[in-house]
Amino acid sequence: MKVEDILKTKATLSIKKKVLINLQLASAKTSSEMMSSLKSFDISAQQFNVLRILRGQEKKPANLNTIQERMVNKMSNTTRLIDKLIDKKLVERCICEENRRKIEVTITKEGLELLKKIDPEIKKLEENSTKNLSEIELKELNTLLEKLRS
Amino acid sequence: MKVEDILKTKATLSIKKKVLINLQLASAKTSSEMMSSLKSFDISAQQFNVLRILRGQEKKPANLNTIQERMVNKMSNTTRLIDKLIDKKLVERCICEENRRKIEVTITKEGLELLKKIDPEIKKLEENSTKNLSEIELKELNTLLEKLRS
DNA sequence: TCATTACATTTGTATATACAAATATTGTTT
DNA sequence: AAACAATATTTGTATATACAAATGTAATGA
Repeated sequence: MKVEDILKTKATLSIKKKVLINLQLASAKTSSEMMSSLKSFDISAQQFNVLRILRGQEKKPANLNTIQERMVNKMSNTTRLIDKLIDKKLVERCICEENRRKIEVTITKEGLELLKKIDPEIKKLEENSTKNLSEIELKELNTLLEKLRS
Repeated sequence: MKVEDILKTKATLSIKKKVLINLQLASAKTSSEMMSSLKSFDISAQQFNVLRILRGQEKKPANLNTIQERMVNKMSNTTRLIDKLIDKKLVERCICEENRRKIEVTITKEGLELLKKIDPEIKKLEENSTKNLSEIELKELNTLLEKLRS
């Protein structure tokens, strides 16, 4: 469906405007698919994102700053996000002894187990979200998106 | 900057995953540019979106359902969004006499004047957000994004 | 050492969003 | 007409997000 039909506008939109709107629409679609898929695991997309970052650390703890930097959708309040994950016993927090300003966050065994359960679902989701595009188209799209945000 | 460098991951990501992440990154970048530009007009992106929809109606009122359908980022609570715009005297609300369940929303003179002030800023923003892509690349990107969400 | 600055996180506040339940109005069926 | 379903909006609740101010800790210079 074309942007004009969604917005029900008679005006012809510039290609720049169309790209920016389509970007929002595509992003909203894929992220809401992600959200509804994660919902059955009782976890938000942001929380899932943090867990994956921590898994990538391989036992090494990460402090809040690092987590925030690496998040795809930088949210402005990592403290409260981590609080939620602690409530769910998916991560642990302790004060860094070398620099008591810093907080060290590590993923728990339960956190790793949850990720293991989620992984195949996410894989399915990724396949499904991109099913209309060929390998070549995906590469082309990736290049253009990188160019757009550079 | 490549996705891998942002996420600081050693693992090689599949092209599907990369596309989906880049989509989020690009969308977050452009929408946050939009937000910060609108901020000086004391209006949110969603509120701006509603005002544009109402302008497109050309005096004809729109009801809440219609507005919600046409919004780029469907938000789940149009009532409260309209409330904010009423507080700012940018739109007016009245009950539809033919069907008293419906609410008719129209943009005020102040609303139209604000849009007129914002328009050139948005134009500049659109130019800037897409400056790294040629006309051909924009068309290609638009096609791929439409395909992705179809 | 004391003041200043920088750094890292937390807290407060306002708004945004998702979702479910409640309310009000209209249309339909018996 | 009364009961019921359908439609349109509102309200409540929980969480998410943006941003500024506050707090606590460490490093630096006078």
